[in-house]
Order: sequence, then C-alpha cells, then structure tokens
Amino acid sequence: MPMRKDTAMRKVVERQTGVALWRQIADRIRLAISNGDYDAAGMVPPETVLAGEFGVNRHTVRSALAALAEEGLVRAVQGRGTMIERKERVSYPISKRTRFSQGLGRQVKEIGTRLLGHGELPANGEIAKALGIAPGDTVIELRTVSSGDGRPLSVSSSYYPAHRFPRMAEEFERLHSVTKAFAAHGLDDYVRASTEIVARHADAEELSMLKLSPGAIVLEAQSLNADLDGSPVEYSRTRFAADRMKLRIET
Amino acid sequence: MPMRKDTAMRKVVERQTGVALWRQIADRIRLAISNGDYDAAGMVPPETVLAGEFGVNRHTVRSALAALAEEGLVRAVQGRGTMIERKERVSYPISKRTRFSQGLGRQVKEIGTRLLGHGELPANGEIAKALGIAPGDTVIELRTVSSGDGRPLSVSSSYYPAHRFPRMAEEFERLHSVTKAFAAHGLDDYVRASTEIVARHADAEELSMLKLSPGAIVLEAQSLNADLDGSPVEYSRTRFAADRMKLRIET
DNA sequence: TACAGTTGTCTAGATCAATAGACATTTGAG
DNA sequence: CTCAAATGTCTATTGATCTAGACAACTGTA
Repeated sequence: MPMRKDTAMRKVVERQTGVALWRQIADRIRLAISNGDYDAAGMVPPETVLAGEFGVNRHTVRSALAALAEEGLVRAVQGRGTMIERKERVSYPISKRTRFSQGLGRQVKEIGTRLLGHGELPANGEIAKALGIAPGDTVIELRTVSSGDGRPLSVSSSYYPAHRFPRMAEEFERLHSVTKAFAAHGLDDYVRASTEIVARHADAEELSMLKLSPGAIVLEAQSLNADLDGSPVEYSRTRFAADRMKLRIET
Repeated sequence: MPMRKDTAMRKVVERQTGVALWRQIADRIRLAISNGDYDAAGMVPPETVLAGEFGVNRHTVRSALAALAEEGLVRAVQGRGTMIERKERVSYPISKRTRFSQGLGRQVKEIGTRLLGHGELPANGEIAKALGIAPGDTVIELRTVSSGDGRPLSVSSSYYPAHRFPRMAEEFERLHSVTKAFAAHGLDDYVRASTEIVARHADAEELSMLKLSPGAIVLEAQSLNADLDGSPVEYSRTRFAADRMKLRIET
C-alpha cells in the first residue's frame, strides 16, 4: 500500500458549510503559527500569497488576519507585513497531584484566579454521582476564571460536599487557593481520582468569560479529586480556551 | 458575592461572527442532546419553539436540524416531530497501559482499524525529539482510521524507529494489532510515557477521513509509548472526532 | 371524520460574505 | 530619491444566509 503524499499546493477551504471562509482561514493560520510554520521569518506571508494559497480573494484573507489581530495573535504594519505577536499554547499538566498554579509557573509570568461567584445548591444527578452523595444533598459551588498574563485561560465550576467543607467559599475568598481552603478544613492532601476530557464549541457564557470569538473551541475537563482514603472531596468542570492551552497527561 | 443565576430565557447566538446562525444552533442542539436535555421526550422540541428560544426564523432552525439529520443524530418525521437517533459519546481511556481495542469493548459492538497507508521517511524534528533519535533517522509511519459500529472515530499517524522495528508495517498488516506487531519484534510490554491533548478545528483531510462537517472539532492526542526501560518505541498523533468521543484519564 | 400540532415546500426580500479592481499609504532597500 | 513590496481603503457586484409569510402534507387523538 503506497504512502499517501500530501502534495496539496492549494490549501483547501470549503464553501457553503456555515463557516465563513475568512474564519476557516483564520483557524488555519492560527494553527500554522502555533506549529511554528512561520518562525523563520517571524511573520505571516503577504496577503497576496495567502490569498493564492487558499484560492480566495485578498479581502477574504484580510478579514481572517483582522480577526487574528483582534485576538492579539498578529499585528499588521503597513509597508512591512503582518508580524507574529504570540504563538505558544500554555501547557496544563494533569497528574495525580494536579494543582492549578504549579506547572504553569514557568510558562506564564502572572497567574490570577478570580472568584466569579459562589453559592449553595442541591446536588443534581451528575454532581451527586461524582461526589458519592445523595441527589439533593447540599453542595457548595465555586465559579472561578483563571488568567495568565492577562489573558483568560479557563473558567471553572467546582462542587464540594457542604457537610464536610461548610466554609469552602469563605476560605477560598480569604486564601485564594483551593488547596489552602481544604487545609483550613483539616484536609492536608488530596489526589486526582479521574478526569474526563471533551472538546466542543464554546457556549455564549464561555465565549464572553474567556473573551473568545464565536465558533471557538473549549476543552472541558471533568475532574474528581479525592482524599487519601478515596472519598471524593471536589468535583469540577473546567473549560479551557482550546486555542491557548494544551493538556499534558502525566501518568 | 451573589451567585450568578443563569436565567437565560433567550438562548444566545451571535451574528456577524463568520459562523452562520444555523451552524451555531446546530452545535447548541447537538450539545443539548448529548447532555440529555431532551431525554424525557426522546425528541427535539418543535421547530417553532426552538426558533423562539434562539430568536431566529423557523427556517434557520430547519437548516440546523437538517445538518444534524445529515450527521445521523436526529430524524425528522412529518407530523410527529424530530426524533433523537443517537446521543452518547464513546469514552476512550488513557492510562499507563493504553491499548486501543480494550476499554472500548463494552461501548461499541464492532471495532475496526483500517490501514490507510504506510511508508518509511526521515524523522522530522518533532518525531526525532519524541522518539529520542537523530533528525533524519528513518522511521516507519502507519496511518490508520478506526471505527466503532461503522462510524469513524479517529485517524492516527504513528511513527516507529525503523532500526528497531523494521517490519512494523508488514506485521501490522498481518496481525491487525500494534501490540502484536511489537511482540513479533520481541517487545512484549510497553507503557504510555506521556500524552498531550489539544483541541482544534479539523482540517480538510480530517473532515473527509472522519466524515465530519466543516467547522467540526478534533481532539488531538500526541502520545509517546516506551518500553519498560523507558526507551521510546512509538510516537503517534491520534485525532478523535470530538463530537463522538471523550477521553478518560486514568491516573 | 375533524382537528390540533407538527414538518415540508415555496416565494420574495433584506442582510451578510466574497469577489473584483483601482488606488493610496507606508516601509525598507538600493 | 526612487522603487518595489507590502498593507489600507474605497466602490461595485454576485452569491449565500436569514427573515417573513403562506400553505401543503402528515400524524395522532378525540
């Protein structure tokens, strides 16, 4: 069986698919940037060249580049070209001992987690099953958004059994750390029991919280942390901006 | 800080974003189906109701439903309504001992892996770095597509150091199993050393191989397997159809 | 059979996306 | 300075998407 060669001179974009050509092209250029395809020059090829490669009008390419400039990924300078401002995805480690701030430390200078809101609510089926409690039992919800160097990276909803961690919200607000808030309840260590990962289009709330443009992708990690006896202590759904993050699984 | 309530009567879709309304709506309905929001009735709400919820014309909703019907997710019956045909995502386990067929066994009746092509090529920087060989050293590439119950689930490109596994392609064609092909080279056990996960829009080749519609999402897992001495034996990039799969991390 | 509720089809017009071409403006090199 | 190469701006036109309304066809129930 012969090897299929990717000779594709013309980079394919498809029409009449509900996704505008300029957006498909923006996605392709974003990918090429993060792959390092343009590292040699440090800039994107000229608009006329890109238009030729994709088989579209130059104006269509300009729409794509305008969208990328809006994201802060490139910056166009008249007379010179379109320069790459930023390229790497931040790598987020998932391991037995996953703590948010650690592991990102070397990649981002400034990490911030902001509490969006908190509340108590009866556990629905999904949450109750994960935490091993009865549906309707009270859980505490924390909603947070995390940023690196000023860019939002993830939004998260976390659930804690209220009977065991009654002051979770207050302690988190005081200490700005889940690990420390656990410690304030007498829990010194916990480990990741399971993680499920799904990718999908961002919904309207995620678009606005993560400052994404419609059609953008989120990586959703549904994770369960347990104490050393195996009893669940936290269930959370974290949605990462997929174009800014990759997940690294450490087994 | 008060809890933010999601009262959203009107489900928000955004205009002038390069993603057609019908496609945004299709994505939202697909998500609602996989969340089980419509399980009680087993069918999608009437077109007029959906049009009201999203604040669009009924024709726009019809375009969205037509796209979902094309995917085989729903089936419209005149006079009755639009029924849900399929909803679950297949869960793919990632652990120290990840083998493709296992773990999917209970979820899918019929698993097939088809060899698309193979070849020998000099390792590029990415592959050489992963496999711990010199750039330019020969690697064997296997390109496969895997299906469950007739639906394509993933496409994969795998790379093996040719000096150690010279007959990888032939053995895989004969045995239809990477694990058995390794065994034929005298390697009885191997473990997952690392996995990185990225989500992005599918490119044209992935769209056709996975039978996806443009704008669809792939989950790409870049994984490295090593023998028990820690020496890399396989580097692969597997792209999963994100709307059909979720990844389960087992730590 | 009658009817309410639903999907299917058609027409017409408004708005958005993409093409095409022309020319202005800026930059860097010779 | 001059020029080539690149981005910026404008106009006009075509095709795709979305809205609007009307009515046909089918299903299940009363």
